[in-house]
Amino acid sequence: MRVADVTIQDIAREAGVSKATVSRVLNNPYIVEIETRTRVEKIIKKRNYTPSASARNLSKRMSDTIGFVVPEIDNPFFCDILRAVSSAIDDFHFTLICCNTDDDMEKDLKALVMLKEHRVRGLLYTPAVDYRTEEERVHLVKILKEMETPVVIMDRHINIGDFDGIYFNDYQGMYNATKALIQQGHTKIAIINATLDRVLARTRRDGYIDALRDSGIEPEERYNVEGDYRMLKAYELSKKLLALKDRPTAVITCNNNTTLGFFKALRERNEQVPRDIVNIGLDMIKELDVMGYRMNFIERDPKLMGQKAYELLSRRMKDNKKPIKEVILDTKLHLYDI
Amino acid sequence: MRVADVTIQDIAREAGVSKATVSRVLNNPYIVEIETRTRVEKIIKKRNYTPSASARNLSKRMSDTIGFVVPEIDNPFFCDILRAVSSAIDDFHFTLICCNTDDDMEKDLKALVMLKEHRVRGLLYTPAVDYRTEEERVHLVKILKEMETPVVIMDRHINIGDFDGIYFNDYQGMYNATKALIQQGHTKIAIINATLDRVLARTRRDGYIDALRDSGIEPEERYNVEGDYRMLKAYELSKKLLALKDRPTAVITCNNNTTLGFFKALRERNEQVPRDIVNIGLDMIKELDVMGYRMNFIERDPKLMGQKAYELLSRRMKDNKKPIKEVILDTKLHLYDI
DNA sequence: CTGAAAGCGCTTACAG
DNA sequence: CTGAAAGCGCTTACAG
Repeated sequence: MRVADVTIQDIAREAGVSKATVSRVLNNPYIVEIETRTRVEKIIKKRNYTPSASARNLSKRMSDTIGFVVPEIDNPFFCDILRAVSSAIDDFHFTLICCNTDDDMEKDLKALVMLKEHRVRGLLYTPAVDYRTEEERVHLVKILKEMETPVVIMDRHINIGDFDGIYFNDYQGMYNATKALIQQGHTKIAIINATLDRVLARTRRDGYIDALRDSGIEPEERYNVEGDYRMLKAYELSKKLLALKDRPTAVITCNNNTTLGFFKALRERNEQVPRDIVNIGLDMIKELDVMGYRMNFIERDPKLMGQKAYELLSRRMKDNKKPIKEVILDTKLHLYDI
Repeated sequence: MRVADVTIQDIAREAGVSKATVSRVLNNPYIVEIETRTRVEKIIKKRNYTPSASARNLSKRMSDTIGFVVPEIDNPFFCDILRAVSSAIDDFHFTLICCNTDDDMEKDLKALVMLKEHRVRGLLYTPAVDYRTEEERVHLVKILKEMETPVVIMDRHINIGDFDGIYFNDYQGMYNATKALIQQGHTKIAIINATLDRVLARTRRDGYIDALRDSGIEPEERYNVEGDYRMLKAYELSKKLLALKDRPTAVITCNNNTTLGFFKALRERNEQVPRDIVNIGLDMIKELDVMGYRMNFIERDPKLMGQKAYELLSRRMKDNKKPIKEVILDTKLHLYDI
């Protein structure tokens, strides 16, 4: 394939030293005599020698790659996480392998196997699905354990135990948002969520329901709708919700795309927030904020999540004995008009 | 490091065959006798053996990775490209190494060196900067050539020749947009661009200026402003532009973030498009579209770019002798109210 | 159809 | 401070 990769052997020969010495110049220059070292370095530069990562990794029994697995790489939420992780790995000290799983279990597992083949040094992982059956969970944990590498679970707490993780406090966010609406006199509050096979959907619903009950309001089934966190589905659900006879006066939307779907449905009816109905969305939508669209939202900071995720991973890479650590990031409620 | 990776040797021993046979079962199962094959396969499964990518790559003198280098991974434009590339690589057939360079030459070069170490099988590359000096260009081309791997340049045509590439027809897009404004009677048309050390800024300016001149309008210096394609800078430039005594009646904004910066400045003045001033932006802004904000824009389809980029790469991986191919994707003008 | 052996390009004890 | 040698975990002609 490659015509003429220059190898460590070539450099050694040309410099009149052994491969071991060239290797030392590369990895541990100060143990090599200055004169030898500079001679070798000059030849490395001249021949434009670039060591082979495969050979190095194989020989060191240690890879230089980190796996990054997310379900939706083109969602600004995950983009921002990716960006923060990229920045945290300064100078390409590690190599980032990026996998998109489309919320698909099969792709998720394939990605993990691929990363296992690469013997990744660490894994930043947002599970594509919840792995709810016992069999699925056992299988997943087995794969993760067998990777024998630090793992940090991001955003979706699927309760497989024994792994570091970083999450937002979605429960509290939803609880506070719902409470705030109630305090403003709303009693008919809807939630556009996702189906409850997703842990985040369950958590968010719990926060919502608990807040209602704590205020003596019994949650109503028809105000509790479940999509898939994508815009199209949220849009369709919103249309139905808005067409109810006894419709809600406030709607909580459970992620950025859901909020957009809701707004789209609203617009088609020539209605507006907060004039015709009140909304609190989960996640800021930067573009709308810039436009002066003062939406109410529960803020989660994905860049912070990316940064902290990498910190957790580093910590674990340094010391595998430390106790499991789960970081819960607070959300913040931004209210303009409810 | 790793406690007990099971290797091909372990499988071979347990199956009572040679490593070569296990290797064949893995790579070329049908040349192995059915009985042997199934026995080996069973043990592979039982021991959960996962071959080492480093060892495989080293031995095959061929990597299974593809490099992806972009300047701004958290810009929806590049996110969409990444997503499309991910999808095009079906089933993780290749492993995607992802690098963000922040429009920084140093990071760009470091990324390339890192990818060279990994002996990537192909490279999808949007240069961080233009590499304008002869010295820089020679250096860059040297690095790219020495990677000895198919390269597809994306989006930024920096004229280093000899590489496949995929670009949008930004010139035509700008030309058409400017012409459309002129046809509506606008003569004072501004452009918020980036500094001309960027090829895309030059291309876009050319389209704009040529359209003006073709209509007998002499471009005015003060209507031609240059930022960095980020929102903050665009916002500041927009404020100045809008405050001019003899200000333009139409403004072309040269990427998504620039458009947002312009809108922000406009909003602060309590002005609106198209009532107070007309705008045509480059790139759709999905969130605004959903909100029914009928902005005028020059559409570029980043998903298409990602998909085609990967097609070009595949083509080149299959046959290194084919002539250089540059694909220019058309843009499409969407006008609602100018 | 299968195995023994060489080789991929490195690193790292070990010995000097 | 340096080199010879073994080894990392695979693949692949070669021979049978």
